[in-house]
Amino acid sequence: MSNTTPRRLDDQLCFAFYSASKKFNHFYQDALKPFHLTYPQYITLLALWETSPMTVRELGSHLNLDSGTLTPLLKRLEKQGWISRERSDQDERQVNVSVTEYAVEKRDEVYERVNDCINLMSFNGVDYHQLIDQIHQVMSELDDISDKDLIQEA
Amino acid sequence: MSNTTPRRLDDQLCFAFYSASKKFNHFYQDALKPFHLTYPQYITLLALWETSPMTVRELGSHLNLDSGTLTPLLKRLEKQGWISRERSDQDERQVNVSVTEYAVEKRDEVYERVNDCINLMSFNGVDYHQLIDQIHQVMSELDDISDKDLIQEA
DNA sequence: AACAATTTAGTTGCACACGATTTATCTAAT
DNA sequence: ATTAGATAAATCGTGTGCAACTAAATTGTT
Repeated sequence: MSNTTPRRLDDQLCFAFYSASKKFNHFYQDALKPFHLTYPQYITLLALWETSPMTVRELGSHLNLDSGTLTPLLKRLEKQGWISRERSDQDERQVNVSVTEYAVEKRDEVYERVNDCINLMSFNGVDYHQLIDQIHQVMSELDDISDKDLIQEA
Repeated sequence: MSNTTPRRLDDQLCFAFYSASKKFNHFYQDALKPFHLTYPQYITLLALWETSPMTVRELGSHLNLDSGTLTPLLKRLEKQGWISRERSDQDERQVNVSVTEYAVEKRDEVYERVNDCINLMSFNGVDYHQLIDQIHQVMSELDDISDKDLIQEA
């Protein structure tokens, strides 16, 4: 017997992630306004502040973004002076992305601003680590599903 | 003393929501492929299957989307035969959005497909209701923050 | 009645996000 | 050495998402 009742709860979970992601995005947009950075630009810089240089491919595997998204985003970051891009000498297919001196100098200022804003939250009644773990668990199950047959049939 | 260490965990929480939302989006994209529906189009139909007609404004307040996003989305749904749009007689500013006969007929089929795909997940070790509650709690705190001064200063 | 303020959709512009394709480069097998 | 296959980034097309603005209609106040 097939169940044609809408799985509200599951839809709610997806919708909760969808809504929370948008809210966080908006929150970071405000927090980062002094630096004219969007959230995707910010996490790109976060990754590069940890490891620089990285190829577009490496960056993309950290952030789960492909070159179709990253290339224009990186061009904007470059134009604003945060990063530089140059073809690798060893392998001319690759482009090495590095943080600039300017980005290195601004790093702590950006960190502080984000910290100040996030510290406005109390996470009342939220077990932070457990929440992250459960999100990771859900993501891991979503990854497993994408290999299955049902989801493959167009 | 200001803390200039990056709040990795906080970044991880936002990044977790960001990544999970994208993964769910991809999951629904696959599940809904037979109907040529995107996830935002799907939740729009979900809302309308519950209550139809609704004005663009009402729909937007349910989905947290403004007319800049909804108008083109609704035009696509209309072109594909899922919904119809017509100006209200009582108030010509408003546009009433309704599901079509086609959408009503297809509803159970869509529900079943989504259910079948979601049932592939086990939610192992995930306390579903607690997870939802905690996400709502985080969202509620984000809403509170947006009223505060710090976040306002451009 | 007249008109200022408000409300509703629509429009525009910009920035993702991603599938699909293209171009250039590199690698491997002969 | 040559060339088929693989790989990296860029490009293109479509669909959100949202801020800012516009146009039209309604409401409230006098």
